[in-house]
Amino acid sequence: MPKIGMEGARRRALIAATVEAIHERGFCDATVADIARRAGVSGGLALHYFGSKKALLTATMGHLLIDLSKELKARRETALGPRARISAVIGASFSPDQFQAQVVSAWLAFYLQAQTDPETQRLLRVYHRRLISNLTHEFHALVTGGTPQTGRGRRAARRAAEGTAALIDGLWLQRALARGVSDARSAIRLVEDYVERQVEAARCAGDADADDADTDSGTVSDM
Amino acid sequence: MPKIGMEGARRRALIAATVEAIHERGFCDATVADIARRAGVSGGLALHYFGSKKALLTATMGHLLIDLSKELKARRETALGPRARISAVIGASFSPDQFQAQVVSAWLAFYLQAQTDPETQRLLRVYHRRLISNLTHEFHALVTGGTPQTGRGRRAARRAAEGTAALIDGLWLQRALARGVSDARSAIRLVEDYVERQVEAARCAGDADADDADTDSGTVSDM
DNA sequence: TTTTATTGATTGAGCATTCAATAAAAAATA
DNA sequence: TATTTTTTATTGAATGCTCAATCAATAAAA
Repeated sequence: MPKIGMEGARRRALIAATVEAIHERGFCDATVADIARRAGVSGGLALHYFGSKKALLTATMGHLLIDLSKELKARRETALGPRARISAVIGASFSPDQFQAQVVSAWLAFYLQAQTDPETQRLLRVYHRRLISNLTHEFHALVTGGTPQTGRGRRAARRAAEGTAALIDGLWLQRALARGVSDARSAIRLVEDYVERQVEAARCAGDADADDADTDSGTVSDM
Repeated sequence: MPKIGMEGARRRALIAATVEAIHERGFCDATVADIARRAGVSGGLALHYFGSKKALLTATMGHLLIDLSKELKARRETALGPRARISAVIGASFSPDQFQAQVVSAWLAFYLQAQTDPETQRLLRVYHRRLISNLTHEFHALVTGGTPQTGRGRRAARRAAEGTAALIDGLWLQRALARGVSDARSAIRLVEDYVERQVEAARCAGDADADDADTDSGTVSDM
């Protein structure tokens, strides 16, 4: 009983079903037929719209990225000042929509897939780099205030940004391990706490921070 | 051309090959035949020794846990005092043997499998709980020194422990994403830095730290 | 009657698992 | 020592199942 204009709805349902299937059956055992059943359609239709299983998985990952980016954008736009924008990142990461067992499972699966699939790797890397770049900028602005670019302290800001991002990722991983409801609030507090201490430390250090120039790379995830 | 007493060597080779295959082919595409080939034996032999593919994967995860535990134990035993024991945990996590792309991939795969396999979940959880428990103890000892149990500050120590563990996990995740050689040294510095600031903060706060008693759970990964 | 939506059967490949056969080493026996 | 028997190690072919992908058929809407 086909109605017209179903494509959009089907695509959305199939993507949601993919996330669900990955969480409940595991990434390897999530079959096209299973995903389609969860979306209330036949396996044939899933492949009709997406072309292949791989394409469906890629589309699902793209959707996760878009969802998170939207959440982030919305919160950043209402935030006043760099400190609030850092909190926006944290808040978005642990928002009810994102910090869900199903979503976390799917993210994990895609991190794993990125090990072997170059396209997945590229997408994740672009996102991660943008996030680090944003956070670095906010940290830097937070410490130097209205002062023009010091050029120094940029490294400290970058380290703070990487620490913040790593902390968020780590808390997501722990979420994947937690049986019951692992609290978003305490996760947020933990990261906010980290941010506070980083800012304090940077402010105390002032511009006399040329003491860790032993290694040139300095960053964890640079390329 | 069978030699006698091969079982041990074969088992070890097959487990190493499993890690390698997961990294290079992906968790889903790592077939028994492929793993066996990397270990230089036939697929039949792999199943002869391990019984099933699932059992081989479980054995591999067990081995990863044992390896990390050994490294940890060795470093803890030569460490003097709580602060050095915390560094031992950090050092072990980023030791050349552990902080390897292949090993990280395998860990990721097992975190994912833990979502659907209760036994895997149990093993990971036990390990994680022990780690948090150890770190909490060390942080607490570090702040209170020889002072008898204050009962207070335990929560702060636990939060510091969870933050440290999350930070380590997050840096592992970033490693999974990094193309080139992501530096262990800078990762270590990042975590050590975090530890230092946590200790400082706890010392400054002293025993007047009854200000965050709003939520009773407080922990991220408790069960 | 053309387009859009949808299904269910079919196909063909890939894979875990089984098993009978083989061959070297070790043990037992002559 | 020489020969047979048992044990251990190992393979490669055969089996049967699952699953992604294809496709012809169908049915509602335009």
